[in-house]
Amino acid sequence: MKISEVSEQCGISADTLRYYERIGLLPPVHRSDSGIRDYSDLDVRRVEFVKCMRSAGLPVEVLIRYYGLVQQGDETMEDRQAILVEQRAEITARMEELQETLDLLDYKISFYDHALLEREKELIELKV
Amino acid sequence: MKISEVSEQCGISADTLRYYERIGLLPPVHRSDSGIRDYSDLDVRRVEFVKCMRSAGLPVEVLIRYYGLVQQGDETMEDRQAILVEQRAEITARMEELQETLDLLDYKISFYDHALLEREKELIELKV
DNA sequence: CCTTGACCTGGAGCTAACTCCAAGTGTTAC
DNA sequence: GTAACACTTGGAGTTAGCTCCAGGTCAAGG
Repeated sequence: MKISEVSEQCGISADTLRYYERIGLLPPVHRSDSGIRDYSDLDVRRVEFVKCMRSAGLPVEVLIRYYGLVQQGDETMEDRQAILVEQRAEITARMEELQETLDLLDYKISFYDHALLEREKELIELKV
Repeated sequence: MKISEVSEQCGISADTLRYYERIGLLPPVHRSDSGIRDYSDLDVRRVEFVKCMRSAGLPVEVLIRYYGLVQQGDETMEDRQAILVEQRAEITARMEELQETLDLLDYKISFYDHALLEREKELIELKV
């Protein structure tokens, strides 16, 4: 699978895919004789996982660390799980933060609903 | 209220408070004769609102636009509400994204639970 | 009076994560 | 064969949002 296809399928720019490889977030992808990248299914699945994690804001650096451990074999499973558990906690904390902001926004929005209604009433009275 | 007190109370660095004022996210704060900032209660409430919105990732630029409208008076209430409604939507979208990642993480974590259990079993069998 | 410490300013520097570019090579369609 | 296009590289540039710094002023305590 060529880089443009992976890019298309995963919704990640080719530049970003190459960038990920450069910094070690993706492994060195297999190349054709002329040096063109040929992504395996496994590569693509990894890209998709990375995409999901990045969409939630997991730092690139954490993902690199995670895949570093994967590479080291089964003895690192506990460490890997610990990373995921920690990141899970980050996400739930983040969601709580978002929920607080959501609540405040809802409060403000309803305030505007009310104020706008009052304004309308006034306008109607002026007409009558 | 001095900048250090506001900083302490709101959990925002003095540098950031000055930065917010510079870019117009906070209004020019009243100063003492010698030029030292003296935040009013209203200022502090605004800082707290900004802090909450920023914690959910609302762009500074949007907040500046919002307060620009506030300044223009009551005729801008609908526009202001529209901004809040739009940002609310951004937040719920963001939460859904986080939820998806959370689900995937939970799946992965449970996979590790399983794999680690298997490993333990093997180790016990080796001993017996 | 002198020192200490909080405050001020404008501007530079930093971080993460891309994103873009120029210049070169290879491939494909006609 | 040649035009158009995809791919390559290393490196520079971009963005948001701070964060830090040097150099200066000012107020209060001893």
